[in-house]
Parts: sequence; structure tokens; C-alpha cells
Amino acid sequence: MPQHQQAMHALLTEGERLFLSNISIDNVIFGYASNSLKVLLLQVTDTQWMLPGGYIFKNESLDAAANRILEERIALRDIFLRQFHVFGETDRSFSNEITSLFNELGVPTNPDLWINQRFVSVGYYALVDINKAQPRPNQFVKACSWHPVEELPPLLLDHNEIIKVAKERFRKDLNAYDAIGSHLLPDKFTMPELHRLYETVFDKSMDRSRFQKKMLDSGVFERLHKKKGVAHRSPYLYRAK
Amino acid sequence: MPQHQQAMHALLTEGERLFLSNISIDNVIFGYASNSLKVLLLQVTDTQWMLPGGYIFKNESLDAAANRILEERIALRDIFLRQFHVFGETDRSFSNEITSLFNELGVPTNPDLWINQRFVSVGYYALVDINKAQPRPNQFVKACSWHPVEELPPLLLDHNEIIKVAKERFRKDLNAYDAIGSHLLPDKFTMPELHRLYETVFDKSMDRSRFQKKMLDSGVFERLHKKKGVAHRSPYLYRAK
DNA sequence: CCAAAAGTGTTCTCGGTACACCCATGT
DNA sequence: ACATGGGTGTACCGAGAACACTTTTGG
Repeated sequence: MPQHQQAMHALLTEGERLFLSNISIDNVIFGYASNSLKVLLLQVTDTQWMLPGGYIFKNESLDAAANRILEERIALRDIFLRQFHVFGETDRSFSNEITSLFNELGVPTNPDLWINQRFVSVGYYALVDINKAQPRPNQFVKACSWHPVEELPPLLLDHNEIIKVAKERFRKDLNAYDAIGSHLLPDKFTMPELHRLYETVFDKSMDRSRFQKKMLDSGVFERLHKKKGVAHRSPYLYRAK
Repeated sequence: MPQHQQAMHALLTEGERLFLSNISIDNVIFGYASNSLKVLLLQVTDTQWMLPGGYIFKNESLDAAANRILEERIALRDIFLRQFHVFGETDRSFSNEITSLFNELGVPTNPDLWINQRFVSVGYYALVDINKAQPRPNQFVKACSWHPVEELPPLLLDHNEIIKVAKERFRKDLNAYDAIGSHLLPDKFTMPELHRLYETVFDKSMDRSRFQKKMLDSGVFERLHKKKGVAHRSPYLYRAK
């Protein structure tokens, strides 16, 4: 039996013993590149995609589980990760998708399996430096890749809705806490870069002067040396304190 | 067997079949009276109190369950109720409290029961007109009553923490959405009443003039006739649109 | 008529807005 | 030198803060 089939079989047979029942986690992982906000998605079939998610070990906290699931997909630790909403409608069951996926891959299933039950899912959103993240698919999916948040493929279940809520929450947090936007950028960044990030997320142009003044007055960034070897006047580099 | 013992026995034996596993709901029910923010608490033993909470039926949405649990305790429907956080630490199990409570009441239990497992709890907060609410204890508790949020008795588990987070979230929402404070007042209320409510929640004095102007400019309240038969200049009554 | 509460107005300050101007660098 | 992007300054406006003043009621 191929390795991925073994892993899938193990999930079906061992999962009930290992994980909390009826609860799952969905991670909306945001990245930022070329003036566009991206979301990390997993490809289940030719046409269907889903959010990276998973289950909670019986002796694992929610936050720890969300971090583990995040690390499994992008190989990074200590990432900005925040719980934002719980999705608890009654129709939240993967039953159909799981059955067809597992059948397609030659792994026997049946409707009574724990994994076909209704799941309440806790949504977390993460902010990562897209250059450091290394997207890794798992045994159950074909691909793991970044997608512009404005042009998403068809997603399973209510995952389109989950991303929408995550983005709304991220926008609010970006307004409320000055430093969190920088989690989407490299350690060192320039004000114009941060400025473009904000303009992208809020989808509107913002005054350069005021933006710079507000960010510097907030006191959460420290100015480093000037960036060198760049066209035009060289900007300062900053780092979150 | 007395009725409350029957109900408790039924919960233990039937609960696993009826409810989602490992998930519960805790409701922080806020009321407001005599210049003080109150929380509804249930008394489990002579010295221990807890938040009203409960479990989710297998074919019931989270929001529906939270509303049902709320209605069971205060006999009111269509109440402002908002999910605010999920509490998912690994030590969240009522095991000890449940065992001693049930033993005390002469209902046999054992540690393997579903109810002794670890529970992830979704926190909701509610805003109610304290004059309309009729606190009703259930079969499992001695009392159900309002407590000033600043002087809480010892609570089970992390319920003190849950109330703290609920209050923080309520404060944020009160700042962000103009009308929600009025859910704590009767249908018709005066601006000075609303003003005192805000001063209580934020625990600081706020300028009368500016408060009134801001509230009226927000356009979410409609002015009714003047209140009569009251000492001093009679204030206008308002209603949320 | 007076005390107290309710309603409204005045002034000042501060932060947001729009825009202009200067600086630095690679072509 | 100049086009381009980066950094900072100025004048204006509106909302928030502190406080004053007027209005209404019961005693």
C-alpha cells in the first residue's frame, strides 16, 4: 500500500481515538506579494480547493493545534496567528467530499466514520512573510499554493465565507493595532512598502505624508540605516520594535 | 426518584447521544441597574458559582444553541447575543466539580462519562434589559442571580477569565457600534440614562454635551415625546431605530 | 424663586486631509 | 540634467475636549 494510502487509512481508523470530536480548525494564511494579498489554499480535486485545516489532539490546546497545522503547511514557527470566529452551522460536514476523495484514491470509507460527522470549526488567520514560507502539500491533496484573495477558485463547504470573515477581521485589526501589518513583510522594510501594503488591503489610495507621520508617531517602528543600491532616492529601512 | 435527580440522570445517560462532543457554550449575560454592570451567575455550591452554559444538539447551530441556553435562563427571546471568543485550553474539564456536585445530590457518576471529558467552550455575551429578564435556576443549581461585574464571587474553571474577555469585547463593541448600549436599557430611555450607562461601562466620566451630540448625530435613535412627572427639567425619551 | 437636572452653545486643540515642496539617486 | 520615487512641511477642516450658558421642573 503506497505511503499516502497508509496515512489516509490511519487517519480514518486512529483519528477518533486521537482527536477531539466534532471540532476542527481552519487556517486562513495571508501572504503579500506584488501588490496583492494572497491566501494559501490546498487543491483536493481538479476543480476544488480548500483551506488548510485539521483536528485537535485530545491533550492539545486550540492555539497549539492551530500553530501545528500552520507549521505543517508552511514550515514556519512563531507566526502571527489569531483566532477570529467560530463557524457552527449544522450543515458543516465534509461527508460527500471525503467519500469521493478517498474513493478516488482507493481508500475504503463508510458514512459512519467520525470524519463524516458535523464539525464546528474555529477560524484562525495568520500573517506570514511570503518569501520565508515554503508551501508543502500533505498526503491528501494535490497542491498547496498562494492565490490572490480577490480571485479565488471554488472552495469546499463555507471556506469562501470563512476567508471573507477573516479578511474583514484582518482589516479591523490592521486599523486598530499599528504594527501587525509588518508581519506580512520581511523583517526590514521601507515605509513605501508598508504604505502599498495598506493600500492593497484597504483597496484605496492613502495619503503618503500622513501615513508616514502616523506610523512614525505610533512609536512601534525603529529606523535603521538607509537602503542602498536602489533607483532614485534611497528610503530608510524600518523594523518592528 | 425526585424530578431533579431524574433530569440529572438523563443528562448523564442521554447526553452523549444528543449533544456534540467536546464542545460547550458559555453565556456571559450582562444587565444594568443602579449604575452598575451586572452578570448573571448560577450557584453550584455554597461558595462556588458558574456562568450559565450548555451543550449543542447534534442538529442545532451554535447560534441557535446559545439562544436556547439564554432563553432557558432568563425567559427572553430575540436578545442581543454575540460570539466573542473560544476557550480551548487543555485543562478545561469540569470533572471534579461534576463528580462532587452529582455525588452530593445522590446521582451516581463515573470518570468515563462524556461530561467529564475536556470541553472547548464558545463564549457568547448577551445584553438584556434587566427589568424584563426573569432569572430561572435549573435543576442542577441552587440559585440564579445578578452580580456586579466588579465584585464577583469565586467562579469555576476559567469563568472569571471568560467574563473578563467578554467585558473587554463589549467595551470595544460599545465604542464601535453606536446603538448596542441601548440593549441594556428599557425600550424607551433618556440620554442621561444612556450617558450614565457609558460612564459605568468605561468607568470614567464623559462630557455630557459631546456625548449627546455624538449620539444624536449618529442617527440611530429617534426622539419621542418628553418624559413627564419627573423632578427637574423633563428629558426627552429616545428609542433605537 | 431657587436648586438641580437637562439641553445647547462657544472656544480651543488636535488629528485627519489635500497638496506642495524639497531631496536623492540611477539613467 | 532630469525623471522618478522618497521624505517632509503647510494650510485647511472637522471632530473631540473643556466649559459656559440657558431652559425647565418640583419644592
